[in-house]
Amino acid sequence: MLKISKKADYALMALQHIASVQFGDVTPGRVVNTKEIAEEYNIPLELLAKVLQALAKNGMIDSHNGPKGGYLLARSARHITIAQILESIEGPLGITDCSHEKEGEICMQREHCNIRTPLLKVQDSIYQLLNNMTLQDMLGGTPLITIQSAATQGVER
Amino acid sequence: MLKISKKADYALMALQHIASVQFGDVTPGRVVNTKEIAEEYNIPLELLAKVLQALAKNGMIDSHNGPKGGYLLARSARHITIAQILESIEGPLGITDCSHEKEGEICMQREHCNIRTPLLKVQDSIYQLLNNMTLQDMLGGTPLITIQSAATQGVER
DNA sequence: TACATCGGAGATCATTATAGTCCCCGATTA
DNA sequence: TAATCGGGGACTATAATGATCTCCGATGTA
Repeated sequence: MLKISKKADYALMALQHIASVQFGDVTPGRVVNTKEIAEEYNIPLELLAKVLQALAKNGMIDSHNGPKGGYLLARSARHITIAQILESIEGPLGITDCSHEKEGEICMQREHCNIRTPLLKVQDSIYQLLNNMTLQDMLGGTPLITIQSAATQGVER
Repeated sequence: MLKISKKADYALMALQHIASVQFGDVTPGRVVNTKEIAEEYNIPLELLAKVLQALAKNGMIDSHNGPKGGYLLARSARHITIAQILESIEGPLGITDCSHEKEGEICMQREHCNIRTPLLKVQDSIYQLLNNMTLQDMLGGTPLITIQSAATQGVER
């Protein structure tokens, strides 16, 4: 349950790769193209292309056309949160259907629904968790500590 | 993203209803049948039946056959966690495909996967969140406080 | 003991979401 | 000016979900 899509997985892998290249010691600032990532991680090229396009549209990365083109992080890895990445691919977080009801949509259970409020609180907590962990946290060697502090911060807000 | 299924929604509504009847002031201890819940919350009867059967199989509720039959909580509402309920319906929590890899299943990205470890930490945090909130917490009037403490506890473990 | 009422369970179907593919375009740069 | 890149639309296959139908066995009660 609560599984994220393959596309979201690919997005995280790709961003992690781009970040590690861009801020690594070997070739800092190098532009990374789709093919390189697809081959490195065994991701279908054209599917990854869609994912990266979505990330670019949502301002996570900047794209560069033409030969030697590719992608760069749009901002520092510490200012890109996991929540932002996932939402770029899968849309807004919503553990229930009624999280984002549009005009005209009516929940059949709404009249006597007894779980809406508590579920929205759970959703908030999960969001804080994801929004307080950044791409930077996925790069380093102490992910556990980082996540723990993130979770705590999320709750204390 | 991270949406739970309608079935899981129904399960939460049904258990909340059963708990409130069983421990309420009006008819404490009364057995609740499927039809009653389905009509109260506009849930398709036969789908709800499946959900309740699954909950019974997983030890969340006890079933009673025959006329005047129905369901009762198998234990107190404070010992039934949201995680247990959701897992009864949707299976184990796993935000990534590789969370529960069985023999013979191989992740194509495993060899160079750079996100597995941090994602499993995120998953743990979410699990703690869900496992520290109980059905009891969904009944009362202070769900926010309960969830917050749950999140904090989950992290501190 | 007959019967209406309940849950248990399997098969089936429609709809939607996901994963992946194919093709063509425009931008860029060597 | 040609090869290399991203942008984007259409498309297909497969799986998951939501829902329905049918039949069975258990059980309380008239």
